[in-house]
Amino acid sequence: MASKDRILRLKEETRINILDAALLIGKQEGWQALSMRKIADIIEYTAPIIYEYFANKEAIMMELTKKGYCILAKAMKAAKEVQETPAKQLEALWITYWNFAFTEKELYQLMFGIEVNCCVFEKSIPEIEGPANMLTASIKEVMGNKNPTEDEVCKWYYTFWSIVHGLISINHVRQSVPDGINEQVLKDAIAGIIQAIKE
Amino acid sequence: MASKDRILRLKEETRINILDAALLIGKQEGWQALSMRKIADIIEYTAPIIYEYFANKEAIMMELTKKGYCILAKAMKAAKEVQETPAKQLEALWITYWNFAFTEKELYQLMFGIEVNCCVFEKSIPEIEGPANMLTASIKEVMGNKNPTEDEVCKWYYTFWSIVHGLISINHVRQSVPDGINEQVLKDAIAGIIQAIKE
DNA sequence: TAAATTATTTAACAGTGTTAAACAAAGATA
DNA sequence: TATCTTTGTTTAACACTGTTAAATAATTTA
Repeated sequence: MASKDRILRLKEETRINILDAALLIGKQEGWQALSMRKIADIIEYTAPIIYEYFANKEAIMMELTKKGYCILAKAMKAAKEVQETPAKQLEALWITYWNFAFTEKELYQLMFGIEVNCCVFEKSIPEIEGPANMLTASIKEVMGNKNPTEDEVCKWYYTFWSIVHGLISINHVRQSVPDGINEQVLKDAIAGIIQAIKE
Repeated sequence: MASKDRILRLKEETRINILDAALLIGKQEGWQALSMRKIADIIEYTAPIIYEYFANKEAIMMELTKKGYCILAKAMKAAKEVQETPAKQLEALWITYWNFAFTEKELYQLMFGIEVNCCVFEKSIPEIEGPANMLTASIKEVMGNKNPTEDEVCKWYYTFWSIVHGLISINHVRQSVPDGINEQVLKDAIAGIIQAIKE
């Protein structure tokens, strides 16, 4: 009875160990260096064991992608809560998004296919929608009394997303962005777009 | 004497064949599917021959990256020339950049590391600077009489680049951007930034 | 203790980038 | 023309990769 539980707990543990090992390799050597045998080495098993827990390598990366979306969503939620006005909240959300992209660089790369073949989102994993929903909701709030159409909100969402994600990508693939430019572009752009939204 | 030339011409031809084959595979199966043996198959040689022309697989991709920058620079130059005002020119440059990202999707992915491990730019290949220089020059022209600092021009360059590249990346890794949104975001953003630059 | 089940590993397949050695074809020299 | 040298090309190999089937070890059940 209880031993069943113990075994289940152990299985869950190795599942987590696999994910941790994969993330460790991604961080230390980059995603292109991730291999099933390297994961096996770290968790002190042989490679085929991993297939008891994940269908294939892709599934492991997919799971980490999901994890990334959860961490990001949590951080964004926390950041929004400490802000008073809708405009401040929207700004805080994007700043949090930005920070996540650098503190969790490897997860971000996995999530958005920077230098990595990011998983095909066949059935579009639900975790994606967390951050996206928070952002569109916050944009709607800022537009408040203006009764915006779905299309308008969508437009501003992609405008925000494009510039923030774009600047992040550029930083990730080249480290040559001049000092101070990042902050200037980011702050000015966010402020500028919020300004444009309001009027 | 003349046979030397003929042989040199043949060598140059296979060099081009290798690059063409690589690009073909990239287009048909994606860059992750590119392999030396597949290239060899297409050019009807065996794999080791390729190493007579390129140091390694990375070097082939690097060469295609350079090619991409040249094509882009040429297209941008042509687009600029047919426009009258500096503002129209700047807009045309970014529209051309945008179009290139879709007509030459695979080259663009190679150049900017979308879903691909793009080559490390150790000594920062000179071809990169073509498009970048044209864009900053055009921004300066638009700012014309305002005598902008280097930092200001740089800021606007990255603002433009971020949003255009960001929107492109999002489109490349997800095909889920709603209909019409792309055009709206792109046109409005470019117009908005040019407006902000001028005032 | 013996049988059945589960956990784990070994071996293998087909593929990868890359290199060294073997071989074949062409050119130069005598 | 016959030999030697150079060049072009292929074969074989190494150390990897993801993944699967078969063999083995460990554990649980009867």
